[in-house]
Amino acid sequence: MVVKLFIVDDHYLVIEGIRSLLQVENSIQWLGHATNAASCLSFLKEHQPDIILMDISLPDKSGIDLCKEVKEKYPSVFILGLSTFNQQSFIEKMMFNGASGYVLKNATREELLEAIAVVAKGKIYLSIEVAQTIRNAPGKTIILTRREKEVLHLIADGMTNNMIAEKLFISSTTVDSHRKNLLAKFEVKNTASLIRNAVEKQMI
Amino acid sequence: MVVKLFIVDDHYLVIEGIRSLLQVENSIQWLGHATNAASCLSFLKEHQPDIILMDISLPDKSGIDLCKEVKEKYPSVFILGLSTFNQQSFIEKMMFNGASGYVLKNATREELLEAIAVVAKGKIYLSIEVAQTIRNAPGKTIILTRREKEVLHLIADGMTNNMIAEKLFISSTTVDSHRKNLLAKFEVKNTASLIRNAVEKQMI
DNA sequence: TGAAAAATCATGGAAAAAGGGGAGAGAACC
DNA sequence: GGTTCTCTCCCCTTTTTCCATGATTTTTCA
Repeated sequence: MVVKLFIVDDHYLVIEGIRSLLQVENSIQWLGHATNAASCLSFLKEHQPDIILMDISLPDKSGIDLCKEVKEKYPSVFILGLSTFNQQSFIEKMMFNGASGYVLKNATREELLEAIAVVAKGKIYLSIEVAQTIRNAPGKTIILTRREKEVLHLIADGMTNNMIAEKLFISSTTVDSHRKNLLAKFEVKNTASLIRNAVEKQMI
Repeated sequence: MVVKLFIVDDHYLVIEGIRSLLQVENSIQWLGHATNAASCLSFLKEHQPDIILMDISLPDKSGIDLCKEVKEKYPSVFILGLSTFNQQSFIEKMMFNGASGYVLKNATREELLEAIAVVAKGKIYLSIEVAQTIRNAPGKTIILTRREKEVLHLIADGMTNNMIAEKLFISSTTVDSHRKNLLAKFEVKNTASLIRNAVEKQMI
């Protein structure tokens, strides 16, 4: 069985690297590449890859969103996340949006081939490092409400409760409530920790 | 003239990509690669590349530090920074440490070849995007003192002035002074902005 | 060795955030 | 139709941060 492969990555060098690695594999058919989400979607209108290697950071939209969109439109395509970042939040979101696996860009040729083989069968592949990351990070995906996200962003922009209240046309005591909820959800005691956590979890 | 090239990058796919791209170039001789700083340094004890392509993020030490070390020991080697991140702080530090250029990993084959050619002549190469980034970011590299760095880290860890004072065996008013200096240096008005900026500038 | 930078400490007051508790209206979910 | 979630608002107290201003002692390094 030949696996039809497509790749979306805005890093030309990575595309070239993968292509060069896979060229000699008879079991893999290289369909082509895209360097952004838009051209990936337009490619899919006319072609049907078995597997898409998908980078997280794309210029027009995130690989996480693209993953969701592609899986909705073409549920039979398997998506293998590809990223420099071994970060719990990314991995979780990607898998949540229907990816079949996640491989780091420092993977070896063997790892990549194994990942493709596993995913092509419809199974899930996570490299050892990735699996460890998920295990170590006690799956705490912090879920914020719409208002909490807004307030969090404004706090990160350096605004005080009063300023935020004016901006959102609500009372400053309400802002304070949201702020307290944010501290509670992040399990921290002050703004410094809140912002630090939020930035590291890519929520800002 | 043939350029002897060596590459340090922990991303195997990128190494493979560059190798595949440069293979056909007669003017470039591929000396090999390293996936960490240590093996790069040991390679340099026995070989003399003309140009080193150097990633910023390496497992054992940062490319920024490695760049400095290599230029101190082997001043005649030209270093071309290579990174996913088009970030002012990285670029500045890399150039400050003696790099001859900085290329992003989404560079095309042509850009990469041009960069190598320019740098091989001893000139400086910055890709258009990189040059713009530096221009847009008004070259503000924030320089902190030893104590300020310490205090910044402890603030980011969620500690209050009193806690920091105890930890560092100094008065809490002193901590407050450092804190004020931090706010001034970062040109912000509160802790939220301070932490946000510091994290984004990779200072935490 | 002398100037500049850094680290230390202080006072007093204003502003903001944190901690604790309570409560009502409306939407959303079983 | 009741429960839970979200958003809204309020009270009070304590703690922490921010602002202004100033000063002394070390360190650094040219």
